[in-house]
Amino acid sequence: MAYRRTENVVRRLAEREQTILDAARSIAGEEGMGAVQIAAVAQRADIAAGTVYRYFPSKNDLVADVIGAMAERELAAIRAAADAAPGPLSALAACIATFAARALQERRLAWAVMAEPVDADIDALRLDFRRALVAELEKRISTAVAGGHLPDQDARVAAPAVIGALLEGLVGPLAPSAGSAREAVQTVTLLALRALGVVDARARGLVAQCVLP
Amino acid sequence: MAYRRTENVVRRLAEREQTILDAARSIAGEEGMGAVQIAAVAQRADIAAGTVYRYFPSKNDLVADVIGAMAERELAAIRAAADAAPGPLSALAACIATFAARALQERRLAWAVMAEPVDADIDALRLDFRRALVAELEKRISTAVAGGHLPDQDARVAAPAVIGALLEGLVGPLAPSAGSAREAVQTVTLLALRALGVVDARARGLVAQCVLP
DNA sequence: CCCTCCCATGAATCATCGTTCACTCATTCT
DNA sequence: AGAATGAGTGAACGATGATTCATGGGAGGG
Repeated sequence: MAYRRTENVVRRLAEREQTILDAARSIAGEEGMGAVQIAAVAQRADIAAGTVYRYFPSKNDLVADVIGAMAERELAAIRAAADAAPGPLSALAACIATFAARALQERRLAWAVMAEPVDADIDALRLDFRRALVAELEKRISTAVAGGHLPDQDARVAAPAVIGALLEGLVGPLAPSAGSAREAVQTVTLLALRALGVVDARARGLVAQCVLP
Repeated sequence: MAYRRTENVVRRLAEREQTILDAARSIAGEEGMGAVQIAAVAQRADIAAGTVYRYFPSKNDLVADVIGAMAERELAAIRAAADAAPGPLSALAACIATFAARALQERRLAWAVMAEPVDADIDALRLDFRRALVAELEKRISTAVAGGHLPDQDARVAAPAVIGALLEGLVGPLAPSAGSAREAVQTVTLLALRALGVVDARARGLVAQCVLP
């Protein structure tokens, strides 16, 4: 009879897979995507390099899983925050502030996953993540425009521009690292809302109402 | 008597160095930074790989020169446009629109030089370029704020955020490629000015006044 | 015209990583 | 207990790409 996986073994395998994923993610968050190398991941996970390949067919698959998991988490958080808001403009503000706050919380990782050098295959996957983010934002912008809460504009340009502003203003290498996180998030959120055509005073009000972690 | 470089030889050497730089730049502009490899550059310049090393001590030095030259050109163009403007707000608008227009004109190259995967050593140089850009913008923003033309804000955050918005909205992989360049530039410039706190109507006026190439 | 210098060449070398595989060892089944 | 299975290992391999170097050839000096 064929060898059958014990309860115990199944759990151990799953744990190890998670350990490998965690190792990859923590390296990305500490030293950037470039440092996510099989040897390094294996070392951090306390296993041999070859073992990684018993869990992931290739390095790209491993990195893809890291990015995919993060994408899922972030998108869910953003959607939840937006859906809980009372109106289209509040939803937009919540969307932006949530993304900003969460990105800032894991600053290095956010940058690594969203904007750092990677192999072309991985880049495609990362693009999917960004595309999904942009699509989410675009939807909220279009809704607000349709409802007359924002001046008429091309959401196809505005959405990626806002994402760019948030990333560069908060987590990019040129963003100031000092200062309160809360304040930084409010600053860029305000900036983004104004960019979309919300007048200063109203934008400040929306930002103040946002529930920030 | 010792060998002495003839007029003619000196010129030929200078020309060849320029040819190599041009080859590197054109490859970066067509296929991205990753495609800038010694072999490829040499082939495009119609010389042997080893010859490149008679002109540049390393690949990084070559790439650094490409980036440095571009940085110098772009900064000069932006400064000129801003200095020619009548007031602080016009200068800001000119700054932004000029950067946007020039980046869009050489879209792929701009992305390659400002945001694409490179070796860590190069990344430092690229950061210098971005830092200079941000500093320029920051200066203009601060001036406008001091003059009461913009609401009080942290230019240290706003400046990189604006650069990010321009890059992502115009030349990033998610920016829509179709449509008139002029219109795209105006759209993101408007977005950026509003982000800084210029009210919609006034921002539209400023954008309309900008001299676009 | 001949002798030096350099410049140019491109095959060979070196370094870096992802990936493989022959082998060891723990676990499962009879 | 003994055989069978499959997880774990890590040195070796292969691909890619930067850098070097022994050698050939053309230009400057006498």
